[in-house]
Amino acid sequence: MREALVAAAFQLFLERGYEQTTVDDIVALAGVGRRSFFRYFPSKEDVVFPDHERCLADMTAFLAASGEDEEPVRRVCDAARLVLRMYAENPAFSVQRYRLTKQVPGLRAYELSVVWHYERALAAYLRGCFAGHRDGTLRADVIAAAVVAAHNNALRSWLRSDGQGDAGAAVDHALGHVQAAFGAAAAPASKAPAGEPGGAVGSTGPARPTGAGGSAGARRAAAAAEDVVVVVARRGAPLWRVVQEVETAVGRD
Amino acid sequence: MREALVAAAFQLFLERGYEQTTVDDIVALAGVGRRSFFRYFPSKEDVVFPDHERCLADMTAFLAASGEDEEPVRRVCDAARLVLRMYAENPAFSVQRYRLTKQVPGLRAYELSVVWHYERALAAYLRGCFAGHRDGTLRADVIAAAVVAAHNNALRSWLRSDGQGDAGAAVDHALGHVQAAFGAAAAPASKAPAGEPGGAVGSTGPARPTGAGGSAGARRAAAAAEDVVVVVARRGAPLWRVVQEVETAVGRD
DNA sequence: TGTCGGGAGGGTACTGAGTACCGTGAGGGC
DNA sequence: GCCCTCACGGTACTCAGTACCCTCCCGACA
Repeated sequence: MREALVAAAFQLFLERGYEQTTVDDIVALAGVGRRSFFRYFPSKEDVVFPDHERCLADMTAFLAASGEDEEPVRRVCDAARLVLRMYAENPAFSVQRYRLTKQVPGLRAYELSVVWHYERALAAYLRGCFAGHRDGTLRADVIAAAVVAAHNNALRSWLRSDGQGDAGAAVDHALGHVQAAFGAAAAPASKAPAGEPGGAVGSTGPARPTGAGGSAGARRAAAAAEDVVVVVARRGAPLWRVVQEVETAVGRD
Repeated sequence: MREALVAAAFQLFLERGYEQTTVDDIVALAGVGRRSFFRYFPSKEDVVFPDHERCLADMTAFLAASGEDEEPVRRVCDAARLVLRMYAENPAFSVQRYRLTKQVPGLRAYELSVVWHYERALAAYLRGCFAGHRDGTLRADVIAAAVVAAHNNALRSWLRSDGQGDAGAAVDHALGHVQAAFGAAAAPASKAPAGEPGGAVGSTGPARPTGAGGSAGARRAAAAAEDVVVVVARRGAPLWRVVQEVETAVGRD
């Protein structure tokens, strides 16, 4: 019944457009009563995202099943990959839906609320992880937003290419950036591709001046022993340059 | 006319709730025709965010007026502060609206699309700045999302406190985290409050172990001479812990 | 076997947002 | 005085979503 309604709805949406299709049209094609449509889908928009509820539940369960010693940022990145998997399970459907939501403002707005629920689930988990920490909720909200943005960036680029290419690799790459900026790069051998962000902290050769910073920038001085990286920064240097130097020192660029 | 409609609408929304108020009720109280309501507000939701269009235009203009040598992340943070200023101009109204949007799902969804427009404006600017860079659009999208999330975190906390306290300082603090993670903290003297992230890098006394990190974390070893800070991190430590250590070393906690 | 109860599906009528179309009246230039 | 424009108002319509009630099927049970 759900499937019949979804199939009928998408057929008509593609034929004549979302707004030009009424609920009566859908139920007429599916051969069911109008009342039944709203039994299965609380609104006309919901029929476009039939698997969202289940996926959100899966994500919530996944996060709830996290162990105490999980690395939080890594965990939410893995949770985001669950969403990608749902999209990748049915590329043709996902691409059709993408085109639809791109050009119908009402659906775009609805999709925002869908994404918002995912983001809040991630943020709630992170808030729990960071409870008691200074600025824990701030950090949780920012990381959740960054993870969602990175995921969506890769996902949409994959959808724009009609589902060609490796969506999983693209999302891994995008999430790697977030992990590099905010989180741990645990299990370096198994996950991070060579030369990608998200790798482990390591040491490089002796100091080479960065040039770009000029007189105001931070200056990486040395990366000496085999298991440590030493960064010497000038007092007064912007913090982001220090971070940039750390990244440079460990070979991220 | 706009003002009359907004005033009438909010009076009724507060008296009997948003969904219990029809557009006919609003126009009857305002003493105008129903048709005029939709002339000024394309939908019932729009009357709740009467200044959003102007603010979005202001932000777009602000970003378009950026110079070539602006630091992009700093610039989008300043753009976000424009939004805060709009909220802070009328605290009572903003708090009322916050309570309304918090409890009416339809308004919450609408607010998401409002926020989304701001985020896309920021992202578009950053995409321009990062054009040609590797993963430029990804970086732009993630930073825009992080800026919006930080801004909203501080804004909502201020709204929850009924507009008490210094909203500007809270947002500066939140945006400081984003700048620390992604961008520059230029002009250290003029902007960053003492003890907040986003300020200049400074030195502290000798090493004091952080405890929280445990065996897996990075370890700040020394902050020695008067104009440098030396951070020693264990190879394999998560980068975000290193950054946390840098922040700790320069006296941010 | 007859009957009862409950749940899935369906039909009807209503509310309310948003739109199309047209009427009207007040200013403003020629 | 005439015409043009435009803000405002009124009427009627479409359609999403809801409330209420009906029917039919199916298993339980006397």
